[in-house]
Amino acid sequence: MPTEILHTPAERRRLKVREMILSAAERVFAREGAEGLSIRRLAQAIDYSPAAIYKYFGSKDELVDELKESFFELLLIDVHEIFDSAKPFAQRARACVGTYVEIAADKPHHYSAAFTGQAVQNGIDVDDPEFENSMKGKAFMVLKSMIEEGVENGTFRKEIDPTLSAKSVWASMHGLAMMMAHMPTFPAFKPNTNTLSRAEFIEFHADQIVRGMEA
Amino acid sequence: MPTEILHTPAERRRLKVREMILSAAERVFAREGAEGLSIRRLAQAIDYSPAAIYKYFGSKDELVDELKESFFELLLIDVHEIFDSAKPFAQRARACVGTYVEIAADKPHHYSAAFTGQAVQNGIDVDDPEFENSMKGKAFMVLKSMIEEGVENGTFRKEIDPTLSAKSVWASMHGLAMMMAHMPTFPAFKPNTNTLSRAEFIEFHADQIVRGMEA
DNA sequence: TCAGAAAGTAAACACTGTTCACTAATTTTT
DNA sequence: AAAAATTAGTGAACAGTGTTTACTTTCTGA
Repeated sequence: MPTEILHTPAERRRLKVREMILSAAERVFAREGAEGLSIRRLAQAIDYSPAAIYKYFGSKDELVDELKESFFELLLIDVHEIFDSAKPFAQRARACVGTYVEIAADKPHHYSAAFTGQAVQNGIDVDDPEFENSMKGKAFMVLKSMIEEGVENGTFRKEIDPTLSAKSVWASMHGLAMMMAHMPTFPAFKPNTNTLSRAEFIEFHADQIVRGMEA
Repeated sequence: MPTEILHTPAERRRLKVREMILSAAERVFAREGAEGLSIRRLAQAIDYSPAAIYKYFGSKDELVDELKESFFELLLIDVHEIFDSAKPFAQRARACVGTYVEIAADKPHHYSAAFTGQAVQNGIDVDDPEFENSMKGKAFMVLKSMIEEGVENGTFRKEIDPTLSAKSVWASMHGLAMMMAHMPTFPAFKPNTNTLSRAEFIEFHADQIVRGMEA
């Protein structure tokens, strides 16, 4: 899907300003999350008036939604890459889970917002034909395909329902991702406690999840 | 630990007002979460001025923290009850996980806030001697004890480290709890889709988690 | 009774997202 | 090229937020 061609200079300029807003917002959001990102601060950073931003985005929520979506898109690309790699299945499955959690832990505000925001709470619009192709829809399909493969090649128990298991596995991944996003010391509870590193713990967790499906 | 006796009428009155504030806050918070709970609205509901609330709570965050703590306390009591019941181990383990998630799904705002709030993000105060006795500390100990029991009675693999596994299991429970808290249709993605009920899915998820540790 | 403490408040401060009337710049049409 | 129409951008305001300060009223212990 190539970027659409913009004929007129006006359209190009408009998009440039839009991108400027988004990238300034991205910087603040990554550090301080949605609460820290204020329209006035953002406007000041890009040397525009606060009202100007509303010519490009309907609301702050809409702006933030776009940040979340592009984050999730990148996350999905990385996971998909591992999924499509030539490594042995058991390794690939664990790596997918690990990568998902690592990316989430790396941008805690993005990840957390993607699952906590207004749009999520209000449920998904049934009439939106884009749903099946949404980022989360796609992420889910990757997971499901992986489990199907595991069931077919006999790694996973044959009675497993891939759709059902995919949701359960996702929930488990999501849990660790959220814990790491919100607790800077996890998997330790207090700072300066000798425990596994984050990477080691993610590996352990991934292993635990995959074991739950193995024959 | 019995409720402390309050000798003077002044102290009793003060506590009464405090409780009034808390219970009014609880009602709003349960429905609309921390965002929906405003000091002015709260003050109006209990027929006091906004400033009055600051004679009882240092800040809105402190007030909300108290709501979260008492919620988590109740959650812990329920889980502990099942843990101490006389049912067979395999059943008990699954029921603990199930109860945890169900209570979380029942009060989504409480649960979510308990793991998303400011206090969590800033890490836990190492110098706070209460940490080990905090609600989360206790919840963790219950989980750990259960896994220890499972390892000892041979239900779980003998090489399992209870401390480590408890964290992993907690993450998995947490993930489902968060998904249900934030997505009204989960485990379905769209409304009106034929899938397992919430209760059925929780059971399935719990089973998946426990399987990951079984011998 | 009366001093001191505690309870309660009105008004302000410094923020927030958002809208509206308005000007200035830039296309589009004649 | 000039006029009309559209778009970009803005200052000021609105309605809301958490919180503080100075002040008054009420209560209470000596």
